[in-house]
Amino acid sequence: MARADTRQSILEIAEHLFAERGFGSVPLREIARAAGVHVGSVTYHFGDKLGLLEAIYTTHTRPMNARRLELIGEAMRISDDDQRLMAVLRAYVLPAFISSYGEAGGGARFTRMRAVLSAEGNPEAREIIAQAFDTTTCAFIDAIEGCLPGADRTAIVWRSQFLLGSLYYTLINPERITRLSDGATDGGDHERAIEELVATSFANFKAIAVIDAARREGVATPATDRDDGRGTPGLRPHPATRKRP
Amino acid sequence: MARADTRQSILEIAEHLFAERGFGSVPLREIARAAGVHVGSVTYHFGDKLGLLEAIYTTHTRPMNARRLELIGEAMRISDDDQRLMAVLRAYVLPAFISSYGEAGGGARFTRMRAVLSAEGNPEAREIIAQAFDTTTCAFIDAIEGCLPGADRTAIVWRSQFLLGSLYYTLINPERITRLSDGATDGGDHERAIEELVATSFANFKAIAVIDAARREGVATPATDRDDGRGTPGLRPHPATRKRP
DNA sequence: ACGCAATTTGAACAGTCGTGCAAGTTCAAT
DNA sequence: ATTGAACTTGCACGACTGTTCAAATTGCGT
Repeated sequence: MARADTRQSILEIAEHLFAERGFGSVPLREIARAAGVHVGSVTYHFGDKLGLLEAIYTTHTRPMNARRLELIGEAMRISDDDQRLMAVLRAYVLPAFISSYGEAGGGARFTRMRAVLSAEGNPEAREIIAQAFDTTTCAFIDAIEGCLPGADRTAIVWRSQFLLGSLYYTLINPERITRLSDGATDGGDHERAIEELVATSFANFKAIAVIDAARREGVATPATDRDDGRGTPGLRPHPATRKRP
Repeated sequence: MARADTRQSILEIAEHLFAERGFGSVPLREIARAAGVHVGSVTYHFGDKLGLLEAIYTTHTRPMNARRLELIGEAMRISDDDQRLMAVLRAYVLPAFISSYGEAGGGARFTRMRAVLSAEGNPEAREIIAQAFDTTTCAFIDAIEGCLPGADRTAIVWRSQFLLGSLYYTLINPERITRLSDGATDGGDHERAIEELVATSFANFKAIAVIDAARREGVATPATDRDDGRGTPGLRPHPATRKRP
C-alpha cells in the first residue's frame, strides 16, 4: 500500500468509525480493512487502540481550542452585554462544527466522536476525551457570566450542560430532526444547527434573570409527584420461543 | 439460585449495566455474574441478547408512555397558553426521570439507557429503542405548537431536539454539572434537573416568536466563516515507542 | 410420593477480539 | 550497489464473545 499516508488514512477512517459506532464496538481489524491496511500497521503506528484514539484526539483538539480562544478573544472586545453573549456562544458552538483542521465536516465528525464516546462510558477513553476540555469550558462559563450581571452561576452551569447536550445530540441523531419535520429541515445542516443552537442558548441564558427574579418572588413550582404503585407487568412472551433468523 | 426472581434480577442488572456502558460493551457473562445467575439462564429466558434488551424496553415503555399521555391530557385542559406550555413540557420531561414502574430512579436509569444506546449506533438496538417513540413525540410537538400560535414548526422541531439532547446528556454525564459548579449543584439531582429542563425549554419555545419576528425584519446573521488552511500538524511522538503498563 | 414441566447447570462450539513478533519488503542515503 | 532504518506482512497466541444443547436439578400439581 501507499507509504506515507497510511498513518493519515488510518486516523481518518478510525475517526469516521469511532464517530459512528463508538470505541469499543469498532474492531481494529475493521479499521485496517477500511483503510486498506494491515492490522499490524495500526499497532505499529499507534502502539495501542487507545493510542490511536489519543492520536485522533490530539490532532483535533489543538486547532479547535485555538480557534475557540481566538473567537472568544474577539467576542470579549464587544461592550454591549447581549451582543457579546451572542458572540461568546457562537465562539463556543462554531468550532465544534467547523474545524480549522482537515477536510470540511471534520470538526463536526470529531465532535460527534466525542459525544458518542462520552456516552459509551469507557473509563480509559473518557479520560482521553475529557483532557483539557473543562478548562476551555470554564473560560466560557466565566465569559457568559460576565454577560449576565447578577445571574446565578449554578443556573449558568446547568444551561451550559444543556447547550452541550443539544449540540451533541444534534450531531449524534440528526435524522430525527429530518424525520420529525417531515423533511422540511435537514438535521445534518450544520449552518442551520449552529444558528439554532446559538439562538436557543441565547434565549436560555437571557431567561435566567427572569427566572431568578420569579423565584425570588416566591412563585410556586409544582412538586414532582411520584407514583410507586407497581405498574401492570404486561404480557410476557413464552421464554425461549422467540427466535431470530 | 432463587427461582422466580432470576428473570427479574437479570432484567434489573442488565438495565443497570446497559445504561452505564452501552449494549455492545457489556458481555452476557458479566450480566449473569452480577445477577448471580448462569449464562445459559439469560439465553433461556430471553433467547437473545437483543431479546433481553427488548424485554427491558417493553417493561418500561408501556407505563412511561401511559404516564406521558395521562399528563399531557391533564395539560391540554389548561386554557392559558403559557401555563399549558409549561404543563406540556413537564409532561414530557417528568416521566423520563420518574417512572411509575419499579423502584425509585428506574425511570431515569431507563432513559439513560436509551440515551446511551442511541449514541452507540447499533442498528438493531436502535430499532428497538426507536419503537413507538416518535408517535408520542409527535403528539408533544403538536401540543407545543398549539401553545405557540404562529410559530414556525421546524423551529419547534429543532428545539424539541435540543430538549431531548439536554435531557439525555444530563443523565449521561451528571458529574460534569457537579464538577463545573464546584459542587454547588448536584448533577444527579433529578428534581432540580426536571425544574431546570422545564424552565429552560419554556424560555426556548417562547423565544421562537421573537426570533421569527426578528428574522422577518431582516436582522443579519453573521455568516459562518470557514478556514480551510491546514492547521499546524503538531508534534508527533515516535511510532511504537508509546507503551502501556 | 410421584411425575412432569420449568428451570438451572456445565461444557463446548465457532468466531472474533487486541496484541506481539519474526520475517519480509520498501526506500532513501551513502 | 549496499546498508540501515522505516514500514509492512503473515501468523499465532490467549482471552473473550454470543449461542447451543444435553444432562442435572428443582418445585409444583396431583
